[in-house]
Amino acid sequence: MNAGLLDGLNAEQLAAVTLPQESALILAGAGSGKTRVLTTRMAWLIQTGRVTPMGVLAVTFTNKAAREMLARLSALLPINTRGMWVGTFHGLCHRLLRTHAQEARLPAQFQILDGQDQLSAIKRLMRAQQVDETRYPARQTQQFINAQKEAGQRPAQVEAFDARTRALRDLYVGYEAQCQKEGVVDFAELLLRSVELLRSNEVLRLHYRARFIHILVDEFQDTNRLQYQWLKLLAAPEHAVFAVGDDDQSIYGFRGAEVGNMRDFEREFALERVIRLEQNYRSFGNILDAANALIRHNQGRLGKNLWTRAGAGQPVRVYEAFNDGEEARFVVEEARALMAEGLPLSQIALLYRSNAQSRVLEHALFAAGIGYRVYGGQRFFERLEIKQAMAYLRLAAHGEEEGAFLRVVNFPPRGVGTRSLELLQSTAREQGSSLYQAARQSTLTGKAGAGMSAFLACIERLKEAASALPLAELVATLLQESGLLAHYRADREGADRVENLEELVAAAASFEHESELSDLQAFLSHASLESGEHEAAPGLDALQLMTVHAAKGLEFQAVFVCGLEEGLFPHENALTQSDGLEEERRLMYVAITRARDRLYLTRAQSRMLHGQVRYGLRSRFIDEIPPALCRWLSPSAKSSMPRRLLNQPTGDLPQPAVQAVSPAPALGLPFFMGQAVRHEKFGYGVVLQCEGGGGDARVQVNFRDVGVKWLALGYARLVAQ
DNA sequence: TACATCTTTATTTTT
DNA sequence: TAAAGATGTA
Repeated sequence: MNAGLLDGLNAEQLAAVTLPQESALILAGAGSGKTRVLTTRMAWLIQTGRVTPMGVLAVTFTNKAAREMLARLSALLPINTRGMWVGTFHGLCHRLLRTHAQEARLPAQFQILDGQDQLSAIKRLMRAQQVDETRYPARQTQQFINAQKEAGQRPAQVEAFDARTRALRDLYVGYEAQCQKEGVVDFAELLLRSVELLRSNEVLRLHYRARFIHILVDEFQDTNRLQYQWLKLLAAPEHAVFAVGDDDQSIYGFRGAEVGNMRDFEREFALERVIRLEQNYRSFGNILDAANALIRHNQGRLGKNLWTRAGAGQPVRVYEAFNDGEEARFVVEEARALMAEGLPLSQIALLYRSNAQSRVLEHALFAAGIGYRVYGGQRFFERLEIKQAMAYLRLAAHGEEEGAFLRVVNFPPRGVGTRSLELLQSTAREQGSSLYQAARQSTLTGKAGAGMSAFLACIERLKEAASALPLAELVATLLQESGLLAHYRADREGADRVENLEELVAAAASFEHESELSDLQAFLSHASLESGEHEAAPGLDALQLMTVHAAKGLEFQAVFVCGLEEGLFPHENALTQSDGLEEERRLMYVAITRARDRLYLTRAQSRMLHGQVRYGLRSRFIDEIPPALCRWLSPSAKSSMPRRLLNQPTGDLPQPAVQAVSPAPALGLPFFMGQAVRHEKFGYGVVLQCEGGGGDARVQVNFRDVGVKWLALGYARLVAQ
């Protein structure tokens, strides 16, 4: 009976899926069938009667991963997955807090602030408290508060030894009070509140502990401290936590992810086994060997080596372009060749470290008439017009939320100016009431202006509509009543926004409500927790452009990793951060392991960065890949060849697209900008600038190991490479 | 209040 | 370079 379920699993996968009831860590390498193991494990537990669907808790980081897990589970088993606790950390915490709002000291209709909402709430607070925003930028305050929450700390626990930290802590205090007053909760608060609720409320804790016999965690390496605490609270000692992760793919340290949770988990849950999934079903051998060799340069790994039955496949192609434009041209030509071989465009990915790099690539693709799609950027529920519409909805549902009120009280413009708002805010503060209440009072006493009265009347009508109409009709009504639709229709450049607003009605119509909540409340939460897809329009065959971060979890037949230069990838900012370089290397590891058949690594000797030409050294990551796995396609530029490869035959190279042109030496100096040089003490570097001539000529050199230095040519023994 | 001009700054980002 | 934020002008 199990044969179908367990069919085709390899020995390690099988061992993981059928583990006895004990906590375990599954070290799942890239492309090792991680999701399959996770879903099959869940199905197997249920099918063999070890747990009921309601006794399972499965947690992921993204809505997409949660949806995929549910979809695959329903495909494996004929069960109703509705009501199962499968979701993101935030989604599940939200569910917990809705169910126990009172115990968590939250109003029943609490609203969720996304990152944008949180930032504007903090700006509003700082203005009210007259904090100098040049000394304390709102962004930093936001980061501070989130970091504290993610460390599980309330203001009282924050140690402040200096004035700055004290000021930030005070803002944290004020921010908490403001949120509590308005009945809003930010992302980090969803988690922290849940942790505090479970910690302080023993009845609840025991209830959930009795229920969740099996807890499964996806992408465990990305958990932060708070998420790990949450797991520990929900996991009864006798129950099993099945954590799947890959320390080598931990690339979110910068936002609080703690790879250390893996080691802690191993220790604190007294794990008997760590299962390694090392057989890779995605890439050919050369690509895996490149990834393995690269990641071996990191210290303190849990250790893992990917292998495949697929054979070596193609060599890794390396190309050093003269500049960024030429790098893009190379990518375009190769992409064309791959297309000619019959590869669909959607199977080719262009990966880069930072978004700014997409511009040159896009330009070249556009000029070549190749369809492409750039990932990232603004998402549906983050768009201004959608935010505005949602603000009306939030006011209809809730009313006390100042952020929503301020966002649309004068939008579309109805003559509510700064003065009347300031007046309103001070009365509200005096009375300790919300802006909405204060505004209502001002209409009763006849003090409100026409615009304000119209606004309030609109909200009143929406409140009525909210209880009388189905969701989609409510949204349609709101668009009319508020004047949003009319406003954007009148705008010559508002066509896109009108389209989006209409799509919001469609989204509301297709939104399927969750059991106990009203449609409206559920829709509001949905909009905050799932800000909309970043995915391609299906059926559109386009080349895929994205950052390496965005590519995590995806795979493509051909992958180009562009901009492999010191300073860019690894990024210069990362070098000063602890664990920064290793995280960059993991990022490179993720990039490499996205490729199935073909991997290209490209780099430009110079590129335009911040409006200036920059000469970068070849990324150390290229050098960390064994030359035997690579084929160099670069034009003859000698200085750009790897030193150890200079005498190696290059095989049947295609003709280079563009010949590299050496810039003429300037001012009769023996060195020119962009030239690779070597210094006895400082090592390898690239010439950035030349100055003077004759006896007191100086050159500025960017050394790989010691950074930028000025050298007087009269003294320094600099050798051209 | 809206628009123009200037200054500043420049990773990665889900929920 | 180019976008966002800040400041100044009609």
